[in-house]
Amino acid sequence: MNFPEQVSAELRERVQSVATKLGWVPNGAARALATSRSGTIGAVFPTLIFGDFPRAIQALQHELARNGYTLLIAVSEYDLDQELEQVRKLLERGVDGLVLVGTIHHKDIDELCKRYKVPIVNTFAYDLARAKTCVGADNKKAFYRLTNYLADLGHQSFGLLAQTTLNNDRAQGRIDGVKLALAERSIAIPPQHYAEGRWGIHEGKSLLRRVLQQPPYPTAVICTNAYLAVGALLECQRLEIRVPEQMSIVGYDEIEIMAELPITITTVRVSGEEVGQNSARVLLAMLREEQSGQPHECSAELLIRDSSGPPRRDPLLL
Amino acid sequence: MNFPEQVSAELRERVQSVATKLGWVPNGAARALATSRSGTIGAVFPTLIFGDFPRAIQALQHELARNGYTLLIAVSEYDLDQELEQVRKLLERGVDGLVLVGTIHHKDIDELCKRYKVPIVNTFAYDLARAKTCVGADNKKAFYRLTNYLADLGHQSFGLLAQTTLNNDRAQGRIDGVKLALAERSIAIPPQHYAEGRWGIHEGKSLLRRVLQQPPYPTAVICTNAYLAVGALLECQRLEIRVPEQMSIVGYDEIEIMAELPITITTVRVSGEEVGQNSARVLLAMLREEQSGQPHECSAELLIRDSSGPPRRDPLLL
DNA sequence: TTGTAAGCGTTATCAT
DNA sequence: ATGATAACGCTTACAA
Repeated sequence: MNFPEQVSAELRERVQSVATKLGWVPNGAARALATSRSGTIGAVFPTLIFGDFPRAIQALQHELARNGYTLLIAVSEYDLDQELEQVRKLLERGVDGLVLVGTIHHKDIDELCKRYKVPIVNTFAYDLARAKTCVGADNKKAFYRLTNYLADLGHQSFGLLAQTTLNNDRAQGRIDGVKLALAERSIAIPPQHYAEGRWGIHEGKSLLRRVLQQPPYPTAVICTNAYLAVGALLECQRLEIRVPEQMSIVGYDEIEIMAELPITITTVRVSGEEVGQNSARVLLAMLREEQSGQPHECSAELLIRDSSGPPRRDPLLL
Repeated sequence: MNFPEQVSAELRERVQSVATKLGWVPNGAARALATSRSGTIGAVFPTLIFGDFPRAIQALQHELARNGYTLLIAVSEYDLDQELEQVRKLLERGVDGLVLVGTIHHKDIDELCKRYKVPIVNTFAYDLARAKTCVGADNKKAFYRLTNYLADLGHQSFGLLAQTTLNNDRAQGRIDGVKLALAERSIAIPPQHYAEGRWGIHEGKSLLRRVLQQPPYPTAVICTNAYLAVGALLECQRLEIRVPEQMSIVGYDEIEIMAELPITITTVRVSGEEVGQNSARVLLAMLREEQSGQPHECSAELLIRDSSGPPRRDPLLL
């Protein structure tokens, strides 16, 4: 059945017909036992609900399926211990490779995977100092560039709305990028212009209110993800702050609504498809060639839209 | 290792310590071969990107993991043949159960699963006429009620923005529900007030423009999903149509933005978590009790918000 | 080109 | 309570 071309046409026919008559189908478990390869890849994501994870999973699954692999999914809920636990279970299931998000993991994971000889690819980050094999955008670099874009427009006073960095090296990298760019221009973000919270549009609204408690107000507000940016923009609309004249707002990642609101939102696009597809490719290469995979840096494209522009001279009054 | 309590404490200790010293770990493939149960559940979703699928997957995965099962994910891209192909591959992998979306599938699937004795649960639909075991909301009933709500407000002229019903019995059920409710009141939707298209906010905008090509205009526009409703609302805003005074807009499913726009959008909430969790429970019950599963109807809650209200007397002029 | 047998790591059934 | 042994269905190496 596996190498039909190595056999006479007559026998091939005979075998095939009997097989279908008997309703024979290969047994994956037996094959896995005999070959010690399961044809499955495990992936652990912090969540499936926010971010570009679903898109990446879909591309990952598609590319794996094209190569005869099946995808096992687990969720860590942004918890390193849960991630370890899920990895352990996936390894017991016999996955041939692992896809993880970010570069910081429980310390036991490396050792475990070494023992099982299971290759790992780190995704949604590109930080060669932290991980050899990663596929994603360089979060820090992306925010460094995003911040410079705003500073070059003339902004001097910045607000930063950040999602929690707990067990999230991607989010931390973004903040680092902002601070690096500002430090080079001797600008600091005062504490009252920095607000950290959870996810979501609603949270973006309340974080924006936090940085507007008292003047002087920032002229540019950088959000570490798309939902916060949407929330910040909607809250400006409610407070009748004109965007971008009185305040520029930028985000990260693209979600459809950003391009569809009356004021479209400047953001950085990193293709989830690209991350997913290349994660699969890098992993498959590692499986074939048994060597450490080549990292892949995904492009982070700055999409300049309505919500950002040069600051006004006259200050915002609330 | 499997029944440590059946063994003397001393031996248990001895075995455990040797096992860890040797770095022993169970081998899933061997176990699957011996028991002919893999501890995996397969799920095939039409897409991971739109709809409440990611949320349901997360809940499904969580509930399965709690019971020692791992989730295998596949995507059908709204294509019955691809769905069959994915099911076939999952069965070869030895899944113990299957989660599918909707009630209409390729005809071979039933037969295949019967042969493998693999139970199936149909999700995101509740239509006992079509499938014995389903977990979800009754799409038709939900739209029947949604339409009656609008009609009871006094609306007589309806527009319907629908996502494509190609291989999508859920979307078809929604349309059927609207038509049923209107038929009972001897109202028909004229062709120019019916627009069918693909997914997405952008599509919602263009579909709305389609039903506004010439008067008389509908006073209420029903959208078969959340993204279309958001698009329709934003387009009204752009066209300076006052919502709900000049036009009511309602959707289906809840996405965060609906409650955060300046005009919040009336919709029907079906909890993706509920669907996912109960799919897992029903499937696990079938695996335990080897009998056909009890269907579970998920509640569809009408969330009345800003975007719907009674129609105005004076007609909309564009 | 075709047939044969050992072995993959468990579980389950049987003796002890 | 503990130990030995035959499956489970496939792959692979080797013999015919």
